[in-house]
Amino acid sequence: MPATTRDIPTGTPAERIVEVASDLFFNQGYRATGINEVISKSGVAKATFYSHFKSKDDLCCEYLKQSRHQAMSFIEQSIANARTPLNKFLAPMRAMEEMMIETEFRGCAFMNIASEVPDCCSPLRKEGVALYEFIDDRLTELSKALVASDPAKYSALNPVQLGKHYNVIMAGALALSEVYGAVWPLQQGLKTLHAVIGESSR
Amino acid sequence: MPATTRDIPTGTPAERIVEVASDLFFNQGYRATGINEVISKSGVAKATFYSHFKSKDDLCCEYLKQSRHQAMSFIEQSIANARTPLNKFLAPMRAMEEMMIETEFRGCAFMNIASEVPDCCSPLRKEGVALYEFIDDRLTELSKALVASDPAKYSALNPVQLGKHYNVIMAGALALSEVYGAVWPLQQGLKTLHAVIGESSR
DNA sequence: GTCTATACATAGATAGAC
DNA sequence: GTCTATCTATGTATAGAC
Repeated sequence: MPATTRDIPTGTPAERIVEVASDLFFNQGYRATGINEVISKSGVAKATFYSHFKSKDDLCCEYLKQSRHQAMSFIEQSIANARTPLNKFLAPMRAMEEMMIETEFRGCAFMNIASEVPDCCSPLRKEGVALYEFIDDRLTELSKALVASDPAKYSALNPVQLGKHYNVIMAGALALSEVYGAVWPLQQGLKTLHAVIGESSR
Repeated sequence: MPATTRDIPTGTPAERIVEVASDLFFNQGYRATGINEVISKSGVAKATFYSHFKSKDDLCCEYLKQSRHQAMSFIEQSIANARTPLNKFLAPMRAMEEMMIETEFRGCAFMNIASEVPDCCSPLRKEGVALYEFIDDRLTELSKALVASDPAKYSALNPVQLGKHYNVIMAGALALSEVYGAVWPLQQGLKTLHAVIGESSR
């Protein structure tokens, strides 16, 4: 029986390092993870690591950059998989629910980094801001499409405001889900979202 | 000119330790703060510290316990200072806005700890759950009082659901405020709250 | 690229003299 | 309670031989 691809370190040393670091930084926390652990689990030599990354912070930046792009793709995919304007609107929130279960309620990588790195000016904080600006834009687009799909029904809604409401609600659901270590805040957030657009369960 | 009380270490050694640790754990982060720094800034000897607390985690539990009680008092005070049911309802959210500015956007101590301590079973995580359960209860009471104050106006609202919407919205505003290092998410959260209760700026 | 060795600082925690 | 000294582990990062 041949070894599966999972047993063989994939890609270049740099890719393996980022892959391992992403897992550890996200699941254990950034400061709780020593660079030695990243190095040994990547199967690279210490000098090799420092030839690719000039510091632990540098590696963390790469981790966050890749995580942001994955998060954006994840959101886009969830929207693409939905059909009606209402379902597309609800898609990101619904997708978060599944993701939180898979990631065992570790919440948002960028909120977590903000907790560990108080300095707002740190490069480690910039990816988080960039992601949430993307989310804000995308949710606003979804809100506009939703309102436009049935102007009479949603006449009371301001699409731009709705997008911002959505952003706050999703962030709150994620944060509470992490605090409680439970999925119900995501389901609650979905109800809150319904309430804002004037659907049932208000 | 006599020394102010601020220049003199106040209270017992144990009180000073917790006071210093609370500042450092909250503002720098828990893992980023070494126990040696806590000890030296408390003006106590190392052996004295370990005679009062059996470990750093033990000290952190005390910090979180006291922070929870302070948070609960802070919320109660904000409510007590407001007069009408609507203003009492909005009071906690408004108070958070001021607090975030004062704490320089370090967000919620319990969300931050959840980021740093992934293990949901850790004693360090219990105070956060306890606080948010208190908040959930309190916001539900405020919601009931609001609806009862004008049943006709708020006939569409389910008070219990409204309390839970509120919790999600406030958590989201806090979390985003920390990520952005800005106050506007709290103001946005207030708008979202207004939208949910059917007031203007929806 | 690999390996080992090593610097140097700091972590959390303890022991013993006073 | 105080003080200093120390233990052991781990942290990040670098150097040099292969």
